[in-house]
Amino acid sequence: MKELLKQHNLKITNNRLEILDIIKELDLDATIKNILTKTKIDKSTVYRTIETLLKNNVIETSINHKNELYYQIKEHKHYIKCIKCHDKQEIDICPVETIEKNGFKIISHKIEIDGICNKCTEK
Amino acid sequence: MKELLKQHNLKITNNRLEILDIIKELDLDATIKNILTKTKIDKSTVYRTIETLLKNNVIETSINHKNELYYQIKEHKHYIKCIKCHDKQEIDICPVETIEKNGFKIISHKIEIDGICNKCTEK
DNA sequence: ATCCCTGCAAATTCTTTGCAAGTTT
DNA sequence: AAACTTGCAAAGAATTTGCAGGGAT
Repeated sequence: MKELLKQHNLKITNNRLEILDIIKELDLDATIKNILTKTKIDKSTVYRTIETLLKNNVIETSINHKNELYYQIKEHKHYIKCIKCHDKQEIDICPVETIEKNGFKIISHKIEIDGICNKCTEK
Repeated sequence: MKELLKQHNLKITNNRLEILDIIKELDLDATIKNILTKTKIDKSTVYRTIETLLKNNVIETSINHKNELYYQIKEHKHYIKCIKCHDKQEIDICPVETIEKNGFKIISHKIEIDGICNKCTEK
């Protein structure tokens, strides 16, 4: 996590490290509400930290199956997510290169797939 | 729009029709803030209507380039969006069928690509 | 006629802000 | 030492709720 902050020229503080850890741990449930519950850091600091991390592209926003906005550490990976067990599996292909057309410059992209994994189907 | 409500077994009311029209018209800018600005319908009604439309899968949430949550009418299409002129072009391919693995049952999926279109690049 | 929808006003919850003190580089 | 970060308290916004009346089927 320290590396992550260094890479983005951000000062390393305990609060930032803690918030990043919480986001990683909460995973699909890393909504602002849940993050605030998980820590004793002052809420104004939490809000300001998240804004800083967003602006510096350390984290990004996403939407979970309950239509809630949540945060995740930014990385170029795509997942399929099980809405029952909340398990996440990485997808090893990225179809985006195929999609470019008419000189459109791609700046960011995200693929979100929700469903039910085979374990939950069996139950 | 009436059809859309009927299909989901929702009562047809002027408020619902108006809110759906606004969401369609605002497109990428259909945040709750902007929707509230565009109408004289009471805000509590707007919130309750959106919740109903979400629960009944008439609309869904998405995130725009400013990390704001917005609503859109649900349909199976994918777009590339220009972050400068806000133009939206439909992508005619859907790579999702390719991605299934391990008996994972896909329930919903969304592909989001942001970038700069050729018109804005030329300027 | 029934059940759901709506506006209003008030309560509650969430988010932002200014400032002084504390940290990081 | 300079520039940024933090907690606190208070202000400001956004969202939810109860209720009585109105509307859709």
